[in-house]
Amino acid sequence: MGKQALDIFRQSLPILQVLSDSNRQDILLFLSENEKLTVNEITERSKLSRPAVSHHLKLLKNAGVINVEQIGTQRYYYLSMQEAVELLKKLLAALERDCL
Amino acid sequence: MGKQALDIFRQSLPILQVLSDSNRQDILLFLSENEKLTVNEITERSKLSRPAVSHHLKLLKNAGVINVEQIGTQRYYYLSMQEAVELLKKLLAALERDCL
DNA sequence: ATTAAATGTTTAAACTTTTAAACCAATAAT
DNA sequence: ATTATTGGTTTAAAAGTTTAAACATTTAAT
Repeated sequence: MGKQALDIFRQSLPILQVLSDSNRQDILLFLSENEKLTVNEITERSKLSRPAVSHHLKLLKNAGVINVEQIGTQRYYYLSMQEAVELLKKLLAALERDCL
Repeated sequence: MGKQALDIFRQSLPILQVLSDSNRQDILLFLSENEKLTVNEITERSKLSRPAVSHHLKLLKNAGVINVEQIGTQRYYYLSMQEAVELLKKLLAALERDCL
């Protein structure tokens, strides 16, 4: 592993962090099955309270794996995982190169 | 994302968790550069105390990304990331299929 | 303007993780 | 056998995370 690989590791940190929680994994699952969902729609499907869901959505948004679109009073959340997938691809390539 | 993808997500949890910490990333870096290292050798390179390093090594070992070989009083830690890389590959494939 | 609906924010409590200090166990060398 | 070296374990404190309750904000409809 070189400095280059370490950089990729560090860049991936926020995504790895955000993915390593089953509640957040569930939310991503819901969004992958539904295109766009509001906080309340996600809460219905989840075991968490609305504020907890809202909190996890914030984390997911900060990590760049979801995005929001406001329509009236409702906020529709949807996946935006292009960057995350790119990063994970790079990470995987680095791991295969240096760690096997 | 289907149930199948969720399973992969869940299986990856321990690896994602263990990778989403910069101290542990550092340890993996040291091991990728050095083949085999003792706790003390890792501690020299790290900013952590020896018990802290020992603790993180235990987590890494439980997640299956490293292994130990004892030679006399010394324990040599080394990478064993084949499984982790396989899992991450599957995860990535699921993400590309269902989340883009 | 008031009210209702949807959602975000703040705060406090519970829980988990991380760390270091002190201690213990095993091996090897004298 | 005694001692030194290596490394694991336990414990307690500190820091961080997660959750829910109460409160605040924003938009839409009457």
